[in-house]
Amino acid sequence: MSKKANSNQPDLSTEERIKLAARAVFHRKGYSATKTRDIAEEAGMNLALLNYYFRSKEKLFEQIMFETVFGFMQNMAMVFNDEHTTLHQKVELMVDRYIDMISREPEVPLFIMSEIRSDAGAFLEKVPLGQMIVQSVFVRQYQKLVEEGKAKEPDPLQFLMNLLALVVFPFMASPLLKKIGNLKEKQFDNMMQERKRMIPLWIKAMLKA
Amino acid sequence: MSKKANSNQPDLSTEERIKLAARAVFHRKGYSATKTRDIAEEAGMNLALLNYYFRSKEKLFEQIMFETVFGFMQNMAMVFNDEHTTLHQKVELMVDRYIDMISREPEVPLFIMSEIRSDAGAFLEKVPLGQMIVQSVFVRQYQKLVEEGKAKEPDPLQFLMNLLALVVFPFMASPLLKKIGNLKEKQFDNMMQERKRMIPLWIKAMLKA
DNA sequence: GTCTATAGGGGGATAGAC
DNA sequence: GTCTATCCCCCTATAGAC
Repeated sequence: MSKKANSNQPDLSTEERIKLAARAVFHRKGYSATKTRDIAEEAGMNLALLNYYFRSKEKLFEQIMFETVFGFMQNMAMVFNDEHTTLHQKVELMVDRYIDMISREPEVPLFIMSEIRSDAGAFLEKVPLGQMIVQSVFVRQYQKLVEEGKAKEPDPLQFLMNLLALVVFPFMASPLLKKIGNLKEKQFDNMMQERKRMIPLWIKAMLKA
Repeated sequence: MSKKANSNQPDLSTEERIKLAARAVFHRKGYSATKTRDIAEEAGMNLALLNYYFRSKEKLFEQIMFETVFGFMQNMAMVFNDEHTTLHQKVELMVDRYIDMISREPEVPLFIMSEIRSDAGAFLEKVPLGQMIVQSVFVRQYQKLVEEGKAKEPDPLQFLMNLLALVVFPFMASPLLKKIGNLKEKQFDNMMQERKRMIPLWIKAMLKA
C-alpha cells in the first residue's frame, strides 16, 4: 500500500480524496500530531486545497471524527435493537461484524478513545448514546435473562463492558500484544478471526459464573 | 484537586516537581498535545526550568514514558513469575493489583497505547517483553492446564488477551462507558472494585468453554 | 537555580496568479 | 479549482540578568 493511496484514484472528487487522506492520517496519528501538510501529501495535492474545501484543520477533523464515531456506533445500535434476534444471536452478530469492521481500520478504536479523552466529553454530548444503548432491546433481553436466573451478573453494563473488551481491546493493544507474542501481522489477524468463534462461547460461559 | 497540584509541595525538589507535573500532563493529553508551557504551569514554575533540568521536551517525555511503562509492566512480571503461586492465584493477584494501580492513574493505559502507536514500535524494542511474558511461569502453568484438559483454549496469548482486556479495557473506554451508563465517577469506581471479585470467576468459567 | 526576554522554526491559513 | 509564495502566530529552546 503506497503512502499516497488516494492520489491515483482519478474517479474520486478532490473533496473525497482529501477526506480519505485526512481519515487515514488522523486515525494513525491523532489530531495534535497530524500536520495539514501530512494530509495534503497523503492526498497527493497541495495544502491550500484543504482550506479551500474545509476552511480549517479543526473543521476537517470534526467531520472525520463525527463520521468515524457514527460509523462505529451505528452498526452496534442496529444489531442491539433488532426485535427478531435473541441475545446470543446479537452477540454473535456483533462480534462477527465488529472484528471484520475493525480489522479493516484497526486504528479506529484507539483513535476514538484518545480523541474523546482530550475533548473532555464535549463531543459525546452530541450523540444520544445513553438512550441508544441503555434502552436497547439488547439490554432488555439481558435483564430478562437475569430475572430468569440464566445470567448471574445483574448489571447489563458489566456484561456490555466484557463483550466490548473481548472484541475491541486486542486491537487497541495490538502493538504490545504483537511484541509479547512475537506475532506477524498475518498471525495476529488469524487470532482475531479465531476470536469470532470463541468470544460467543466465552460470553456464554461467563453468564453462569 | 487543584491544577497546580505540585506547586504547594515544598518538600519536593524542583526536578521532582517537574517530573510529577510532566507525568500528569503527558498522561492526560499525550506528547503532541502537550505544550511545555502546560507543564511549567502545572508545576507552578517557569518554562526555562524544564530545559535547565531536562534539556528538551522530548528528553523529558522519554523519561516519563519509560518510567510509566516500566512501572506498569514490572508488577505483572513479578506476579507472573512467582514459582509459589498457582495460575488462579496469579490471576487474582494481577486483577487486584492492576485495578488498584490503574484506578490511581486511570489515563495510563490509554496513554501507553496511544504513544506506542505513533513511535512505530521503536520504543518497544528496548523492553524484553517477549521473554518476560512468553517464558513466564504464568504461561508454563497455563500450558500445563491445557495438557491436562483443564483449559480448552490452547493459545496462552488468547488467554492473556482476555485477562488484560477484562481488566484494562474499561479504563481505556471509561468516557464512553460512563456516558452509556450515565455513571458518575464514584459509580464507575465501584464497578471497577466489583470487577476485582468477578473477573477471576469469569476467567475460570471461560477456561471450560 | 530561577527568572525575563527573545531568538528561531514550524505549522495553519491566505493572497493572488493561473 | 488548483497552484506557489508568504504571512504570522505559537511553541520550543536559549541567552543573559539576578
